[in-house]
Amino acid sequence: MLIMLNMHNIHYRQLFIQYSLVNLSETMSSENLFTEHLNKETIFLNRNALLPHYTPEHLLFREKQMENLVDSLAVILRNEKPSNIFLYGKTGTGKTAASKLVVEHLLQAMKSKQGNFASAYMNCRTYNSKYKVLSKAVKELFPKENFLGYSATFVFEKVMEYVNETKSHLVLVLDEIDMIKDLDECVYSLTRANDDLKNGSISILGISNKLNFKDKLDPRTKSSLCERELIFPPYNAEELTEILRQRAEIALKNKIVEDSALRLAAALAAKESGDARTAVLFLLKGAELAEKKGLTKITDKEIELAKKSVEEEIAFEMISCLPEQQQRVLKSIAVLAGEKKGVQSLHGSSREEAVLLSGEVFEKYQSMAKEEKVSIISGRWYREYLNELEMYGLISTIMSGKGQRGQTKLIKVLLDSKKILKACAQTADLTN
DNA sequence: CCTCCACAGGAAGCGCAGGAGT
DNA sequence: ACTCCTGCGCTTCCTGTGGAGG
Repeated sequence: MLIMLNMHNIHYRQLFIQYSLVNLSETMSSENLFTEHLNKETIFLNRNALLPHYTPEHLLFREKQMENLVDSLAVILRNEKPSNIFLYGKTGTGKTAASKLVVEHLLQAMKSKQGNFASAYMNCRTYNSKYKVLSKAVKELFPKENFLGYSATFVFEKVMEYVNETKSHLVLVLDEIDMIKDLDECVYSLTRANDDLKNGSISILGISNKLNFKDKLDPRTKSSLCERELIFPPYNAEELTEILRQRAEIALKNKIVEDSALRLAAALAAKESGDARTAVLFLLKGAELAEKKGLTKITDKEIELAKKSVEEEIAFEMISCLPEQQQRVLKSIAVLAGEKKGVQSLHGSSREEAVLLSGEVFEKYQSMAKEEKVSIISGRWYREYLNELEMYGLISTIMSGKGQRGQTKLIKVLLDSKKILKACAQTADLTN
């Protein structure tokens, strides 16, 4: 609440009286809570440029894809209907940024040409049905009116009416299009709509990071949705370095980040996924760490630390989303690993996390569940959970080799067992 | 070599919740 | 309001695997 308010326009004293029951007069007379931040020297020029939703004015290493997109949409300038386009690529490869940028440029071009062009961007994680997509579109077209609660047919007619009467070309940018439940139906009616339109057109720019999702579609949907396909490959380390350099120039004060640190952030991200978002996140976290410590340089060390904290955040997020029983399994692994580590360090051996046997973990899980008086999942399902935990990168498993009994899995925790326990405890607090 | 042990993971099926169709 | 369908989380049952031990 406090953050939302414009600090320049509000008298601090008033604000505190309004939001606090505590007598703050003493605090106020000595120092405002934000004083430190007001006078603080910052290393950022424009922190926004390092946030996930920032779209740079020039997208590096996507010239070919941009050109293709422009070519496909340029027919609108000649008052023709563009093909539907399907963009595919893993997360953080520039699909969304490229489409937003091209649409933005097209909007400007159409303005200068006095033509009518409309677009609606939506993430289908939220707008996950035909009705929701149409509602969003109609909201973009008639920002002042409210069509809440109208039937799907009515909303659809309204979109058609707008396109027809204003002779507009409407491009629907559907990000994460694979999330739409009735996609076949949705694509079919939007494509078919063009047959009934005398003027203007409706076309779809679909974005997805799952290539195989196309196989599940009706062949007709597939062919109309993928009239044109563009692939966004992951970035390599050099490309990511350049991207980071570009962002750093906008976001950070001159020369504050060391070149080796940039290259490290790029290399770490490239190794994992080739995801620009991750790389930029490493840089952002690194910068924040440096600022907190009052450093004048962002070095490799900050990037290393940033990576670690990002990973921990992700792990924490992941642990908190696990189903209750799976969390219990993970917890019992962590507990057991902790116990074993204690024994190992007594004998002066390695500080690494201990290797556990699948069977003993299951026993531990059972006894812990019994103590807490909660139901116990079967051994089969327990194994299924183990496999998932491995997939999430929380544990690693290998089949036992020599020295162990036959077919069994050897389990190793990949995170510090104490951190796992902490995360489990915190999510348990949240649910209670 | 055979059998047992301790587990892996596939197949089938069950109960339930929630959505779609009528 | 009601069925019907489907997907999910899970259990039960079963076959396969490979070292240990007789």
